[in-house]
Amino acid sequence: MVKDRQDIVSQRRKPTQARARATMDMIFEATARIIERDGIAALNTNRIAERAGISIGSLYEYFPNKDAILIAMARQRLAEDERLVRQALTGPDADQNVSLARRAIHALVALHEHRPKVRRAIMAVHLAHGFGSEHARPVQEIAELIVQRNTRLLGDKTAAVLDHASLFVITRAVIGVIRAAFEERSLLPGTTSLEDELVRLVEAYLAAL
Amino acid sequence: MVKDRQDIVSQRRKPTQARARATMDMIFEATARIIERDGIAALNTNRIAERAGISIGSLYEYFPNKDAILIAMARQRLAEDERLVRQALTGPDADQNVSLARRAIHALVALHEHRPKVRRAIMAVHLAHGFGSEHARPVQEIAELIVQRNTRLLGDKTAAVLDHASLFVITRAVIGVIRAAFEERSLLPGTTSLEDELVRLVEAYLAAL
Amino acid sequence: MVKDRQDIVSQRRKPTQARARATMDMIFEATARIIERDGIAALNTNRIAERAGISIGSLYEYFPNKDAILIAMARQRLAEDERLVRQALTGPDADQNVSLARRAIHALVALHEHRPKVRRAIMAVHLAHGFGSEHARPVQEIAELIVQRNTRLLGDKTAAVLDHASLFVITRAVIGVIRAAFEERSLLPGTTSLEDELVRLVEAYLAAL
Amino acid sequence: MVKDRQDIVSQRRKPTQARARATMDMIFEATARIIERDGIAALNTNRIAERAGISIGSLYEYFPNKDAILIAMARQRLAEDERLVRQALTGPDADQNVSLARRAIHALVALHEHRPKVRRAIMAVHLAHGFGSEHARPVQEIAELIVQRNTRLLGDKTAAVLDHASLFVITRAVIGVIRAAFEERSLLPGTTSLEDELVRLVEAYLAAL
DNA sequence: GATGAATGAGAATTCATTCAT
DNA sequence: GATGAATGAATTCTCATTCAT
Repeated sequence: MVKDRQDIVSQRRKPTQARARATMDMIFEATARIIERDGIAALNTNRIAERAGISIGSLYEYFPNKDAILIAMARQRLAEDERLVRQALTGPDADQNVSLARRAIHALVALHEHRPKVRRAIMAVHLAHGFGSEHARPVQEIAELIVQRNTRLLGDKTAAVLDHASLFVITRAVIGVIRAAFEERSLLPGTTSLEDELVRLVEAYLAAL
Repeated sequence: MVKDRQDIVSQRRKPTQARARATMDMIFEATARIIERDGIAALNTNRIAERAGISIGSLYEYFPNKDAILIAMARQRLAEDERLVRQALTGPDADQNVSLARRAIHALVALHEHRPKVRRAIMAVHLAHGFGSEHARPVQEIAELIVQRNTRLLGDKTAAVLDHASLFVITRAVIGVIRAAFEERSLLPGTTSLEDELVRLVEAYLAAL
Repeated sequence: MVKDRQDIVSQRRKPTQARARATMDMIFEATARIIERDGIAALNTNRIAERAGISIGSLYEYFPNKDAILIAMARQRLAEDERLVRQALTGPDADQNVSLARRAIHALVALHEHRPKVRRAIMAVHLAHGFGSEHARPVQEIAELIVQRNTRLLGDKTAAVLDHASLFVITRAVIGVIRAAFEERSLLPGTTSLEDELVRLVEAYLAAL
Repeated sequence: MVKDRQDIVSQRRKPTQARARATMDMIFEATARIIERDGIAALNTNRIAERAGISIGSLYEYFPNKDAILIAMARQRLAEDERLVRQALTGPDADQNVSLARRAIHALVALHEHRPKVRRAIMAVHLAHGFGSEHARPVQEIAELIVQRNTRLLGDKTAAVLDHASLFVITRAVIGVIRAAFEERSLLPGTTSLEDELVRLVEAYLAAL
C-alpha cells in the first residue's frame, strides 16, 4: 500500500551509472512484456521483478512504487515520440519533397504502431495521475517547430494567427484522430487515406486562420 | 479486479420492473459519488452497496462484478450524450439561427462539463475493456445526421465527398479536442474560443473536401 | 472453494530449505488440529494460517489454495502409510513368526487408528479431486512386494496365477474392509477378530487361485 | 447458513401427495444433472431450484437445507440398490442357473455404472454426515438373504459360522472392490474378470469359514 | 402454498511493500 | 547494494437462507 503519494513520480535512483540505466530498462521491458502478454490487470511488482531478473527488493530500490514504473515508461515514450517525430522533420533521412505536416503526421502514425497495448496502458496510468498536460507536449512542440519554419518561409502573418487556442486545437485533433484509429480499429491505421485526411485537416485549418 | 468472468458486460437482472431500474440508478449514483469524492482508487463494491443503501448481495444480483457497473455507466452516459446532442440539433429549443455544427459542438462541450471526474473514470474503464469502438458512436451518429441534413439542403454533391474516412477524421478530431481540453485543464473548457476554433476546424475541413 | 486455478496440486515453494519444510509441517499440523476439533466444515485458510502461526500471505506462498493443502496432506499420509507397512514387513522389528499378509494387515489397521477424522477428511478431498488412483497405490505396492517374496519361496507358479485383476481385487478388498470398519464404527476396529477375518479372506482367496 | 443442524435429515414435507413426490423427483433430477455437468462444487440451492423449475422458496418447503437433498438422494439410491439386487436374486427374470453370489455381484457392478459421478458425490456427503453405517445396509441385507437361502439348502452349519464379523468383512470387501474399480478406472469395471474374481473371493472366503 | 428479492456473514485470495539478513 | 520471505489489510464475490408479499 502506498502511503506517501507525493513521491510517486520520481525514480529513487538517478540513472547516473550505466548499470542502473540497464536495470531500469530491464524493468521497463519486463513490464511491457507482461502488459502485452497478459494485460495490465495481470501486472504486479513481484512479477515485474521476476521477469526483469532482479529481486523485488531491488525493484523498490529503483522505483518507489508500482505506478512510478508506468509513469516513467510513459514519459520515456513521450520523449521518444518527440525525438522520432523531430527526426522525421529535421533528420538527415527526411524527405524534403514532402510537407512538414505530412512528415510529422506520418511519423506520429508510425509511432502508434509500436506496442499499442503497452502505449495505451502506460498512457492511461499517466493520465489517471493527472499528467494529461504532459501528454500532448511532444506534439505541441513539433507543431510549434513547424509553425516557426513556415513563418520563416511565409512571413510573420501566420504566426500571429496561430495563437494558443489554435495550436491546442490542431494538435489535439491530430492525436485524437490517430488514437481513435488505433483504439477502434474501424479504420485501418496504416492506411494512406488516414494520413491524407489528417494532412487535409491540418492544412485546411491553418489556411482558415 | 475482474478475473475470468465471462460476462463483464450485461446486467444480471433485466430492468423490466421500475423497482429494478431505480435500484440500478442508486448503484450508479453511489458509484459516481464515490468517484467524485474519493477517486476511482477508493471505489469498491462494498462501499458502493453501502452508499446505495442495498446489501452487497443485492448489488451482485444486478451486476456480475465491479467493472460491469462502470461499463454500464459509460454506456448510459454515451446514450445520454447522443440524446442530448440530438436534442440540441433537432429539439424544440434548438436555436435555428446557429449552424448545426456549432450547435453540436456546443452541446458536446456542455456534456463534458457534467461530472468530468466520473466521466473520465468510467470512460477509461470502458476503453480498457476494449469497447473503444462504442466510444465515438454517438458523435458519429450525430455527424451522419448533420451530413444527411446538409445533403438535403445542398444536394447530393457533399454527400458523395464525405466518405467513411472523412467522417471518421472529423468526428474523432472534435471529440479528441474536447476531451483533451477537459483532461488537461490547460485551456478553460467553457470558453467560447474553444467552440469557435472547433467550428472553424469542422467548417474548414468540410470545405476542403 | 477452488475456482479455475490451474495448479491445485503442487506446492508453490519447493521445500528445499529445512525452514520451508518446517513451515509446511506447521500448516499441516494446524489443519489437522482444526479438522479434529471443529470438523472439516470449520476449516478455512485464515484459520489455518492463524493456528500455524504464520500470516495468510505466507500460507499462500506455500500452497496455491486450500485444497492443495489437503491434497498434499493426503499424499504425505499415503507415502507414510507405505513406509510404515513396508517397515512392518521388512523392518528390524518385524516379527518373523507371523505371516507377511498378517503383518501387512496389522500395520494397515494400526495406521487407520491414527487421527481417523483427519484421514477421512483429507482422503475425501483427495478422492473428490480425481486422485482415486493414487489412493490404493501404497497397498498395491506392498502387495506386489509380498507376492515377490512368496514367489521366491514357492517358485514361479503362484506368480503366474496372481495376475493384475487378482492383485487389484485382493488389495482393494482389504482396504475396503478396513475403511468401512473405521467409517461405520459398527465393528470395533482394534479387534483382533477383524484382522483374523482379513487374513482368512486373503489366504482363502490366494489359495483359490 | 444452517442454524439448526438436528433436522438436517428429514424432509419437511411428507410425500403424501403424488404432486409433492413429483416435485421432489424434479429436485433430485436437477441436482443430479448439475453434479454430472458441472461437478459438486457448482451445486447450489438456487441453481437446483432454477433447474427444477421451482422457486427457491418452494425448495426450502421440501428440504430444510442443501445437504438434506443430497442425503435424501443417497438414501433413495441405497434403497433402490437393494431393490435392484434383490430383484436380480429373486425376481422373475433371475437366471436360476447362476449362483446367488454371482447374480448379486453382477447386479451390484451394474448399479455402479449408473451415474457414477452422482453416486460418488451423494455418498460422500452421506458419509460425511456420519451415516456410513447405512451405507452398506443394502448389501448386508442381501448377504443375509443369500446366507439364509444357502442355509436352507445346505443345512444349518454355514449359518452358524457366518457371524457378524464375517458378514461385515465379506460385504465390505465386495463393495470396496467395486467402488475402487470405478474410482480408479484402472480396471475396466464392466469386465467379466472383475466379476469372476469377486465371485471367487466370496466363495473362497465362505468356504474357508 | 408459492415466490424470488434481499440479505450479509464469511471465505478465498491478492499484492504492494517492508526489513532482517 | 541486494535479497526474497513475510506481512496483512483489503477486496471481491458466493450462496444458504429468510420472509414480506
